[in-house]
Amino acid sequence: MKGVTIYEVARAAGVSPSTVSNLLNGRSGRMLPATRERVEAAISRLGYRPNRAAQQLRTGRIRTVGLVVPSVANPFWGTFAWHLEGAALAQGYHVLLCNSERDPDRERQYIEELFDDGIRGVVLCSSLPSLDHVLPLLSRGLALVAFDRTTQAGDPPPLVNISVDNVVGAQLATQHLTALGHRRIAFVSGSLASVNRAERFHGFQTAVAAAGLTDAEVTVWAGASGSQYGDLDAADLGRRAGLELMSAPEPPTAIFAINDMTALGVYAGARDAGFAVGVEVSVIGFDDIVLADLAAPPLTTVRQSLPDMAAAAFGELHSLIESSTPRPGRSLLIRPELVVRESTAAPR
Amino acid sequence: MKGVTIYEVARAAGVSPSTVSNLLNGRSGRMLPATRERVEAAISRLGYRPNRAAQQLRTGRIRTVGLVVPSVANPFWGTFAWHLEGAALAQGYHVLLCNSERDPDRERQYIEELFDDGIRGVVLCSSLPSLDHVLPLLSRGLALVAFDRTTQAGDPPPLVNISVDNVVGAQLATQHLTALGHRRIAFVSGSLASVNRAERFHGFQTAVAAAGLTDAEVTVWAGASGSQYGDLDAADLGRRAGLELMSAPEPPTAIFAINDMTALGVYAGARDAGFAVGVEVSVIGFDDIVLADLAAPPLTTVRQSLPDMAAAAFGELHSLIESSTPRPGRSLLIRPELVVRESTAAPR
DNA sequence: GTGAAAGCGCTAACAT
DNA sequence: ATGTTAGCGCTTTCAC
Repeated sequence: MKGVTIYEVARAAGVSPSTVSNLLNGRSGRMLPATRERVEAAISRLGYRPNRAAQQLRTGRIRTVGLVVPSVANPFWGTFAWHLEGAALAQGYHVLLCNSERDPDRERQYIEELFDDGIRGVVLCSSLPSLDHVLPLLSRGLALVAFDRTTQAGDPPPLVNISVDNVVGAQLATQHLTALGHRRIAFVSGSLASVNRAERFHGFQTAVAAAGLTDAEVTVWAGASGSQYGDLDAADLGRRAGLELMSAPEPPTAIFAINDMTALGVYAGARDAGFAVGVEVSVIGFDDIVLADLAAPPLTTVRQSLPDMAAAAFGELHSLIESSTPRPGRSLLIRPELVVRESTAAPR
Repeated sequence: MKGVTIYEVARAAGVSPSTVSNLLNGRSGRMLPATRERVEAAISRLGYRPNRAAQQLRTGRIRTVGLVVPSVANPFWGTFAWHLEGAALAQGYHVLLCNSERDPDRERQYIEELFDDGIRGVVLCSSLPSLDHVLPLLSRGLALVAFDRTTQAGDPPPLVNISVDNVVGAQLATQHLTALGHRRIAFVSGSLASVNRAERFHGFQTAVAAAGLTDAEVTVWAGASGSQYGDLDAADLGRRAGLELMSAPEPPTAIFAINDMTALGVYAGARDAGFAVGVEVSVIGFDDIVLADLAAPPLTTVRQSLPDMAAAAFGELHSLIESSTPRPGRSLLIRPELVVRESTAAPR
């Protein structure tokens, strides 16, 4: 029930604890090969494994990082978490998972608790405009990589932001629609209060203006005002939007959904209203989750490369943790890619 | 950069460290109200937060549990992880996330590392028939709840297993199909080597036999033998199965897929072969993931109540950790529920 | 009611 | 080349 300590190993090998510790910490050059072998033999014979709590208490280091996502129940975040965990594992790091439900209080509380746990590196997936709620921890030595969010003017200087280029992505999507000949276009989203959603909306607006569409031709469906939609409700919300939009006297011929889950909901809503997606109404999403290709019809969308982004996120965090010298903040914008499938076509 | 210690609080409050510790550990009854107030004031004034590593080293306790899932990128496991994290949080526990990719070596290695971290409670989502690879840790005091897997004869005695009742679920699904009048039925799965898949197959077989179907009427598509399918490939696999099955001279009129992701893949494969799902071929899944209801047509499936199962998993683990007295092992089988949607209909 | 002190397991000066 | 030792921050007996 109790673990083997370094002292027992030392005694079994006939050396001092420091020699064992030296070996364990890559300083085996300091001892005779024979000594080294004796210690190694003792370690494996006794099945010794270092106590991480003791190591952490002593050195202050811990090979665990925190990951705060809105909800892993959302396949997008699940996939991101999966890639991030893989990247962390490759460097011998573990990942502590936290679901914020996009609640700033919960975000802050979680990060504080991670800090209490001794964790000094966190990937925060938050699209909240302000990061003030985690500022105190930053000055206490927390390395933070913000994901899915571009740098804001009010951000603390040392912050690293990683995000897809939302503006370009939304423009790509919108241009695809206008190039197909669509003029009655709807934009569907929950609250636009998050940074990336605002950016996607901005990209949509510039592209729509560039195509010369009038305000009367463009509809913005941005959720029941005041209500709070979680990530899980994205599909429900899309469904409601799809139904409402397509039930109007002059329904849009194309719908740009803020993300794929919402787009899949729009599918259902449009069907509820009696419209065939990809034929009578075009739908485009954002993210390219696994299910986009499986949907009927396969969803045209804007792909974020999650493997690349997760690798970048952990890489930045890792170098932030390892190098003690403070670096200036930086913003990494990954270019998205339009993936044309069968949910978009020219209007009839 | 450095944290406030209990000594600084003690000095600021004019008391000894033990008094501060007593207060922190719910023994405030031992001191005068005035003392207590002074200490509390000092704590909040200094912003003191206990060092968890030191607490853990001293007490051996840690409020973190491990979660090993095949892959959080799979929405089913993502949703489970989400519910489990919520249940853990409600008791003040954190969750360390590990993706095993269904690799026994990786499972074992992860659990050993969790043990090194001081973690003494793990929810292991593994359908591997044998748990021998984690047996040594069990005798060293690890509390283990195995999820998605029923008790096997060779299991170590103290083990707690939680699973949906796969046999009943598969029978429910199959009976639904035969009651509709289907006789040419296919069963689609990757390798049948996991416990729960074997059970679902068993349920399918008994139901099929009870309905009086002949071997000639039943097709079993169980993946390319020898090949290893990960969770992410479930949809791809279903797609291949759907295409192959529906391209045969006498295609089945109904397909039972081992899980919803596979069923969604079957949708795509059947469409590739030119068949309309829900009309020309019925498809039924297992799990009831969020997307089941969103698919076109909405997927008829067997629902596992993930909220209930996650709550049960953490509850069992929690009581296993808290109570030092060993309990006998137990197996908890949660009854699934048939959810009839539009992907199944009478054969034409 | 409060405090002194030992020690959890480990690391890294600093001796030798 | 190897050993001695002083803590890291906390909890908890045991004294007072």
